[in-house]
Amino acid sequence: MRTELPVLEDLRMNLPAPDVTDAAAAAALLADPIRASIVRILRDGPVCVCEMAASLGARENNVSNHLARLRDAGLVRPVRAGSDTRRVYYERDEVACAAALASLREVLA
Amino acid sequence: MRTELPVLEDLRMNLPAPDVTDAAAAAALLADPIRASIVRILRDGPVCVCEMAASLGARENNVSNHLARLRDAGLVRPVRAGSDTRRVYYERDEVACAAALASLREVLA
DNA sequence: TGGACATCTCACCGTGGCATGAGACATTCT
DNA sequence: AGAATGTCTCATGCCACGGTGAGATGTCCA
Repeated sequence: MRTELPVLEDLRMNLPAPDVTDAAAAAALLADPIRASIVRILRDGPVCVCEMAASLGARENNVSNHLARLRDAGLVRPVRAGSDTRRVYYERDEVACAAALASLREVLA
Repeated sequence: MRTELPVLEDLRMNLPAPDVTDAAAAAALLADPIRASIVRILRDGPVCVCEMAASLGARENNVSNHLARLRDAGLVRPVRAGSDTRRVYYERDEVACAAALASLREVLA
């Protein structure tokens, strides 16, 4: 069901500007392949930094930086667990991820 | 239902790296507020460049540049229609938008 | 206790992206 | 025909972002 163009169209110069701040922020986070991969990997359960770095072929250094971005945005959170407490496992915040997806769906319909 | 960490965890150094190229590309497009707004605006039907520019408070120049990015990605397409053929209306490619959303859903679950 | 390991943080640098301005082109109006 | 309008493209400048390296912290192992 598509809106047909009026026969004699008048310019609609005051269309409301949509609020896309949440969607744009979520998209900016996922725009980097490493961050997108991290979020995707964590779908299957907690993974520690060195495992992600090995899987992605990136330096743990770099992965840690991207994790900081995702952590600040609330998409992932550290889970200090395991016998070796040097390692830091990360898990997704499913509520935040669902909210991010919802904001993107609001744009892409 | 969350996967519990094993009591004695071993490092999984060969986790498969997910393919997130499509999702990252889609996210990069929506990462800019103007582009995200354009895609959102076009949900309600075709709109011409000057209308979008007015709605967003941006220069038509700038909007046209962002439209070129979206057009190259296949998310929108120009529709030369109307009595004044100077104006260019744009409409969304719903199939491409759905594909983009699907790739993002694949990441955010 | 010393060394290896895992992670985090910060500063630096190079690249890419966005906004801008100017110019070109087609179309409509007077 | 000439002016104004709507859009596109390209070149430029600036800024933010990602990758890297070094250093600090804390933990495990010999």
